[in-house]
Amino acid sequence: EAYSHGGDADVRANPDPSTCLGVFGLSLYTTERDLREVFSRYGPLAGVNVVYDQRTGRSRGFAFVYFERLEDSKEAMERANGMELDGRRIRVDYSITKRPHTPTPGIYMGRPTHNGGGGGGGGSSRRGRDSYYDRGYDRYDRYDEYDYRYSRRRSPSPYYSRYRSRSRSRSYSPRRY
DNA sequence: GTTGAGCGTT
Repeated sequence: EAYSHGGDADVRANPDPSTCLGVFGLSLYTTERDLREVFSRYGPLAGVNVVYDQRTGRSRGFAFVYFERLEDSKEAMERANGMELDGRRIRVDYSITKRPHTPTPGIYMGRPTHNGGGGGGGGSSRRGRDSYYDRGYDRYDRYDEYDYRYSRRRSPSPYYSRYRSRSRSRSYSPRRY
């Protein structure tokens, strides 16, 4: 009964244990590699994802760390929370969200702007928050529920041509001395 | 090295 009604505030204060940890309060200069080094102490990782600002390309100061095993993520959560990293005291918690938001679904999700007339241009009927489509496709975050590690490509994606596997060249920046 | 708090659409 303690937190069963699923209110947002409760979920935030008390996220369920998960293999996905949110790491907050990072230095802008902490990289995914750094986080890997730290968090892989507690067990094998499935992924690390620093969130970058889309405009500036810089870190937004938080990240998500995916563990393979729940027991490891639990330990990491407890041991790494409050740890100092790159001069910052970081906060580690089970992530509320599991995955980045689903990109544009490809179909229009907004409310029909049907105003019966021709002038549909202005459209400034959006008061207050002007977040993405009024966050209209948050409903697609149900994808978050499923663990991508278990996903298999069941049908060949048109975006992956088997003839693409030639340019394997990674762009590792060579060290300059 | 532009803080703070911040749960993600490269």
